[in-house]
Amino acid sequence: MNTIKDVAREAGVSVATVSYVVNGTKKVSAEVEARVLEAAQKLNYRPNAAARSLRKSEARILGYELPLPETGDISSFMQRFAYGLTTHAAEAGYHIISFAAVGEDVVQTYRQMILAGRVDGFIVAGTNWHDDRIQFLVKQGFPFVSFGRTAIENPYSYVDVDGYDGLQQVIAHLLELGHENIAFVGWPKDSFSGDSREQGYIDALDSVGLAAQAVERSSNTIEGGYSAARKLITNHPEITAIACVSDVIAIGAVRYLSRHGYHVGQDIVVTGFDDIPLSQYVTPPLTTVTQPLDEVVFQLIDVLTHKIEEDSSYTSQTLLKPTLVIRDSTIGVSNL
Amino acid sequence: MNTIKDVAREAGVSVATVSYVVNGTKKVSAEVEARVLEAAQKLNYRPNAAARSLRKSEARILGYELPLPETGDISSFMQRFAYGLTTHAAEAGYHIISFAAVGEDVVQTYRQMILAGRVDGFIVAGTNWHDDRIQFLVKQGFPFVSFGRTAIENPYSYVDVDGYDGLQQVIAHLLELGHENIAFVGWPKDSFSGDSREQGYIDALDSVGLAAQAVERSSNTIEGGYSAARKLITNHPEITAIACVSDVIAIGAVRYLSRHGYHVGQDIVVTGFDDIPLSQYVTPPLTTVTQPLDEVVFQLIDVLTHKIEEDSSYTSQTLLKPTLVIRDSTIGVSNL
DNA sequence: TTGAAAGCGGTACCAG
DNA sequence: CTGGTACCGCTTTCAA
Repeated sequence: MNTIKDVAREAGVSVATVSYVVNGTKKVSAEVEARVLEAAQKLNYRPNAAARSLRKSEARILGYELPLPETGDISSFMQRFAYGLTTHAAEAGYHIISFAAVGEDVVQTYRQMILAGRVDGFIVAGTNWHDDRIQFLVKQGFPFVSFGRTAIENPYSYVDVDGYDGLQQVIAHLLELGHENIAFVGWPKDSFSGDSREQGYIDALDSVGLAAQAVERSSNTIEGGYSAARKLITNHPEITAIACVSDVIAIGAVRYLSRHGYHVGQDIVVTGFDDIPLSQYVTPPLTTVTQPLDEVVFQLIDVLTHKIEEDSSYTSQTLLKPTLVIRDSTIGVSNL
Repeated sequence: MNTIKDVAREAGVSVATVSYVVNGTKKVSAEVEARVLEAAQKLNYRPNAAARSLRKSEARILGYELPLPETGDISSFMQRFAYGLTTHAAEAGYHIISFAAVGEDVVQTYRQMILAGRVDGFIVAGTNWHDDRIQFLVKQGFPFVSFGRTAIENPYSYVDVDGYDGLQQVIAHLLELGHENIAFVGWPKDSFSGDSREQGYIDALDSVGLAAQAVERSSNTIEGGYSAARKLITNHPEITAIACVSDVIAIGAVRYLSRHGYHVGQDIVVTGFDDIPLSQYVTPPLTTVTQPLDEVVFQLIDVLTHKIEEDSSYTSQTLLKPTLVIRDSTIGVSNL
């Protein structure tokens, strides 16, 4: 591994000069520049990251806490999310260090990475209402952006997808199809995104004078959706549509209905949310709502790097609109 | 951010002494040690990672190239893989830097990270027959372990799951159930793991005097499995079992068969490989082969850290046995 | 336009 | 057992 000294010697200049041309930080005569470049090339020179970090007090690394993979997870959204983060970060000149929050004190992991100067900022995903990590980072004044909102008052930067709007779109679609008895399957009451999707459902019905009387809750599993559908059908036989908070739950609901003689898409319709890969392969393919993943990731990195490099007080709150994807589960013509 | 100097001042000792107690590298009197620890605690001290890296020429970071998420990917294996890597790496005192190989020259990314001293080693996944990355790393003599084998001759460390053995188990199970006309759906001929699973199928049949005459190939998609099943049924109406190289393909095959009047698990049986979460939710649940993910990840980190810390010439090649998981797609009783 | 040298925060050798 | 200090590789100020 050649150092800046080797390059300087090879090019017959000082280390300062090499630094200038490598970083483009100072004007250097064309002739000298060429010589340095050639020497650097020849010696396969790359500035040592640690030395540079130490000197400039910047790691050029972003921290990202991997969400705990849920057993039976059928999505792959977070995988694409992580991939998108790394590619966009790379374009901005950053690497991503991923870490897993160990047991007890999640915040402790964040604190140590900050104290060690390991990272210049964090991307925080999987936020919950009163997110400890966000409270901590806000208090520390350490750069971060979250994917998803929380109930925390202090201003901080986030990028989120408007689940409220997503469900408004879903309900508008169902109303247009003539449905009036529309049920909803939500998550347990604890997540910001779950609750705002539900609110979108409630308000959309309310705005046309319909009531949201049939609501079930379920964990984000196929089994959960299955039994939620059972309860709805049993307790509210009048319903003709079930809007679900997620595709996974919707798939469970469709399964229950199909097994019990309903032709989903005709007798009764079902919608999901997320547009997971599987949603187009189930029978019938699922009407759902898709999140602008690439835009989310781009914004996340853009906001964070701006905060780090330009203006540490920069705060940006972005709400992106999701898109309704209509498939056979709401407009099924024939369901074999 | 307090430095070692601050701690030294606070404790009334030299920086050397602080370093000794923080790292436990030299004996220090109990009284001094206590004082230093207290000061460090009080000042919230954490050694600066860059400074330490620079001095010790070690990054305590491992590089991991994220596989490109395939559209329509239904698994989530690689997500759990990445999570497992991070947690095990953390236990060994390493962070994981993930990166995505940009377009043209994949190897270039590896080279630059090495030259910059960013990482102490690599975990290479998604290997192919003549993997450029592995050839490069072997030539460089840079520490790495791969998940998966290749055709490369030079010795290098890997951890892999024995797909050959997995298919032997599958076929043994099918033979036991009385099947004699067993087809196989493989991947296009290019992956080591695909080919060795296929060889397991061939040899298992061969060893009992049966021929492997019905083989189709398909990309790793549901659609691929669907049409592969169609071809098999059309060209080889005598078959009573289809062993697939992956769950995704198996799910496609099951779908074709179910749609065409077959009761999978009774009229005809199907097996997969990987035990993706979805495989237990399809109808009928899939008999498949599960990989010892946690053991894989543990070995990977263990071998790599050993190579980095103890003995750079250490080479270890581990082949782990997968486990057959029997579900209704081979022993279905009722397939409502 | 170029270079000498200080210093980022640690580690570890060597002396006491 | 404790401490002074050189040095890891780079950036950047200041002077020439």
